[in-house]
Amino acid sequence: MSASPNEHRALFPDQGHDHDECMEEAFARAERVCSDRGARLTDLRRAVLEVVWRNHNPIGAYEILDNLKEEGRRAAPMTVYRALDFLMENGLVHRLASQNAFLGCDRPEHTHRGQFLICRGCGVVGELSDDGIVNAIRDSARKTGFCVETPMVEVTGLCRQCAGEASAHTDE
Amino acid sequence: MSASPNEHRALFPDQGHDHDECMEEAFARAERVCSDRGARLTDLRRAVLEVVWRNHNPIGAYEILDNLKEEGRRAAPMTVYRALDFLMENGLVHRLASQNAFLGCDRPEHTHRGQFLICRGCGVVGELSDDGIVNAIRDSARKTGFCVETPMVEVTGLCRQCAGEASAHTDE
DNA sequence: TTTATTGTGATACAATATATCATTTCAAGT
DNA sequence: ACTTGAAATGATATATTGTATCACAATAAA
Repeated sequence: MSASPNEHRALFPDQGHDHDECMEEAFARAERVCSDRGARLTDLRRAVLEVVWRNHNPIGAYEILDNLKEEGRRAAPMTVYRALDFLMENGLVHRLASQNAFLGCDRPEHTHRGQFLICRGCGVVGELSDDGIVNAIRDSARKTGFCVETPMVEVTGLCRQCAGEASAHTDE
Repeated sequence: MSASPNEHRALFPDQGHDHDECMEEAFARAERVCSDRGARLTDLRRAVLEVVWRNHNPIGAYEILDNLKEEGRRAAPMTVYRALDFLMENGLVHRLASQNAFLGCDRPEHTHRGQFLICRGCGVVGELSDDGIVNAIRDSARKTGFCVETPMVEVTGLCRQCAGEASAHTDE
């Protein structure tokens, strides 16, 4: 047995990873979650989810729309937004407010927002689910009497690979 | 001497506070910061800043535009966005990505993003500047090799007053 | 099979933000 | 004061993102 399924989820997706496996797992989770909840993962919704999951970069609604059209589907913006709403309600997709864009989610089981690491080099986004961060926010907010409900954390910076390339340039 | 000037900044702005004082201080800071930097706080920019600072609720660019028009100014969206760009560059205003809206900033001196507490009851926003939160984010990100540059934290929930009213209802 | 619910197609529109070029204002130097 | 170059503003057009709404189709339940 290699790394546990939970372990790799804590890691930022690296360029060399087997993305076909990512997608397969994503769809397996999606099917399971929806059937558990009696939610209907229709053709259209599956198609949108597939587009979103093609990589680990967030994608805009209108870009998704273009992809659907290229596949020969007739579609209007509403079509996409409705599908995305469904996918978000079921935890299969997140929306990044800082980018007005959408991203597949690793763990649709428990519907809680993660914390997003957005690489400004390659555009890839990793998702954390760190109680330490959430607790730090809750504690700090509490001091002002504020009761936290949904903490949104979207961090830009450089992933390991992009940071490595950057420093490699400055080093030589 | 009552509470230090720095102390109240850590508190969520309460409904009863003297907002005239808030605005006066905000403008004093703005003038000082700009003159220190040789940045020109023009009429227009002052007008936009004034609109933004009328309360502690974030305000949209087009709402600002309407306010300017009501004051008899000729203005187009660009006008507002340019003024906002200037104000943001100089740390006088923040943009809340989760709301597409803008908010006056307490401490323009050091240009770093704070953490925002957005009350879904009254719409008021408080700004934290908590290293604990930032460190928690940095530490957690570092484990994936990610190097944090700009951590964006926007939290929705209920401020003390709104939470109090809510529980008062359920209590009686 | 009928009926109620849910999902989709299609059109129009609202809200937010940017590109670009022309004109004005301002400050610095002469 | 005059010139000049840079910065700021005016003005128009357009891009991008997101909703409202009505008609119709598919599905599930009765």
